[in-house]
Amino acid sequence: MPEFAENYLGYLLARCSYEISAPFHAKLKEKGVSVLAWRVLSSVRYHPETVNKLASKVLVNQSTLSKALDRIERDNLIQRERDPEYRSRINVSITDDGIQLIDQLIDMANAFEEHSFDHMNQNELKQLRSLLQKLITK
Amino acid sequence: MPEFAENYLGYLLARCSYEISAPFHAKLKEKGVSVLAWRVLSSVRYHPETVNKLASKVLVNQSTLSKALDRIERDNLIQRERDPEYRSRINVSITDDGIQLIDQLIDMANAFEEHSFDHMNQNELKQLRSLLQKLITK
DNA sequence: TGCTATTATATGAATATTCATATTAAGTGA
DNA sequence: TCACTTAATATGAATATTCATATAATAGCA
Repeated sequence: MPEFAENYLGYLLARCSYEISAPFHAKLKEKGVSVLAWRVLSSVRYHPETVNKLASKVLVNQSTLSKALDRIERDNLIQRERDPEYRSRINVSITDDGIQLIDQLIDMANAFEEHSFDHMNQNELKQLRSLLQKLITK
Repeated sequence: MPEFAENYLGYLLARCSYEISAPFHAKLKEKGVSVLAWRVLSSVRYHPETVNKLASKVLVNQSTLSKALDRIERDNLIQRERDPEYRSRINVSITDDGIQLIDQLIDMANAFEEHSFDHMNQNELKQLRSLLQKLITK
């Protein structure tokens, strides 16, 4: 462990996030799906989102997202259209192909979640969740 | 919150990691220091590391790190030399300029850590740390 | 209504990351 | 010692991200 690992909660969080997601991300890569596409598709699975809201949800800046959306749209997984009521906004919505794909990925993700935390008991997981929630609700 | 946020601990971790580190990372950017340089320098502050070990510590793949090391070395913050005993390894060590910089950054990081968790009590933080530790030690 | 400021998204150029593979060194068995 | 395999790092080409700014729509106000 590097020195900052021992001292900084920020690093510990980064490491946990990285390690917990690594197996699933590897699986995504096998399928040729980027992490960003996964996050975007799961975000718009049940309702459209504007670009800016989406960017904050998927944890990238707007510019990065716009270009990722170009690719995801090119693959026919989402579509973009102007919000009819507020025409400077773009609504990102999922296509039929997108639904097909994301539903598979969600099953995969559930399977991973099911076994990623086998070494933790239910109470610990509940605690962890609630501490993490508290961490970001200031 | 997108759907996967509510359901997946993986996303919750990613979000926490992102949000907790955001203010410090913004400060690093102001100073013209990349997150990767920050992690590398703090990792080698007190002892050299080989490239591969460093890669796993700083959470990037080896190829990404090698190129980042080129830049950090160009800025005279680290130096690379072959391990004399095992000559296919490269030891990355910090320079005087690197020490100068990282010691400032560590002070900054400590200042951030000090106030990033004001809304959590000591017991909660201790619990969180230990749960996170457990999460990655399987 | 016209001007200016603000909000939302897109885009060009610069920079960083990734993938596959090259290079260099070490270990192993004939 | 010679070939072969494995380990450690570097590198070229393709891809993705970032920064600054452009474009487009809306809001506010004279």
